[in-house]
Amino acid sequence: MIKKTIPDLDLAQTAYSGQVFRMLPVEEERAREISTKISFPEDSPCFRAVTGCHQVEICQNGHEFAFMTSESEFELVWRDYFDLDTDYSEIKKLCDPADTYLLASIKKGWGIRILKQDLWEVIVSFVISQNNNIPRIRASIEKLCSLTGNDTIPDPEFLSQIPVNVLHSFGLGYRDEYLHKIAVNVMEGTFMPGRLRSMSYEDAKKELMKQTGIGNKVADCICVFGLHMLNAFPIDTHVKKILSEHYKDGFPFDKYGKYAAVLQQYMFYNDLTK
DNA sequence: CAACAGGCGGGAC
DNA sequence: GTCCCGCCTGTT
Repeated sequence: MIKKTIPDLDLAQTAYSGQVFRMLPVEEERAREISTKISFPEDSPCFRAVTGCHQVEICQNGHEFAFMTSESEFELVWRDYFDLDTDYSEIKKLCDPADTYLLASIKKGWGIRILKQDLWEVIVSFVISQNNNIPRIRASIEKLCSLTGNDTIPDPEFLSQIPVNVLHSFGLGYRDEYLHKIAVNVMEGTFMPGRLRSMSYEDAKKELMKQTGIGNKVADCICVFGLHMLNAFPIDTHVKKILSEHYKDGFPFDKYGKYAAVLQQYMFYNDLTK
C-alpha cells in the first residue's frame, strides 16, 4: 500500500462522470477493512480501477489517497492512468468568471480527471454505449470480460472469434454486428487503432468514423477517453440539452477549445447529478 | 401503453 | 450536405 496526496481528484465524481464503465465501488465490507487498516475513516470511499491486465483498489480521505499496490506499479501504471501530470487547477482557471453555469459545474465536479484508459477497451465500451443505458452497458461489458477468464476485455483476436449471436445474448442488441466487424477489421489490418495516436484530432475522428457503428459522438468519446485528445467535445443528448439551455449563442470554443473535453465532463456530471 | 437511454446507418432529397 | 426513420432491450 502506498499513500499519495493528489489535488483535483475525487474517485466517485470521476467514476460517475460518464467516461468509464468498470471503475466501481469496492464492496462495503472490503472497503471498511481497507480503510481501517490504513487508518482512514471507515466510511471512506473506495473504488476498484481496471486497465488492461492491471487493477487496483483505491481509498480516498480528502486529498489523501491510498493505492493498494506497490510504488513501482503506481509509477508504471496509475500515475499515467489518473493523468496526474496534468494540472487541472490550471484548466479550471480558463473558465470565464461570467460563465455561471460552467462555474457551478466545476464547483460540483471539481474532482473529475480524464482517465487515460486502454484504447481498445474504450472503443469496445463506447460502441456498446450508443443509444443505451449505463446499467445495461456495464452488464454487457462484464459479460464480455467474463469470457477471457482473467476479467479483461477480449482483445481484437478473441472478440473477432466470438459468434455474433453470443454477443447478441450479452445484451448488445443491434450493436453486436458493429463490434464483431470492428474486431475483424483490426485482425485484417484495415483498422489500426494504434495509428490514431500519431494523428491530429480531426484525422483520428475521421478514421474512427469509417467503422460502422462509430458515429460522431462515439468517435469523439474515443478521442477523449482513449486518445486523451482534450480538444474533442462529445455531444450527447445531455450536452445537447445543456448547450441549448445555457449556450444559446454556441459554446465558446475560441476560449475553451483546447480543454473542451474537460469542461464537457464538468457540465455532463453536473447535469447527470441534478 | 409510449417514451426514453452516453446514437448510428441508410435512404430520400 | 440535412432530415428522418427504424433499431435491441430494460426501465419509467
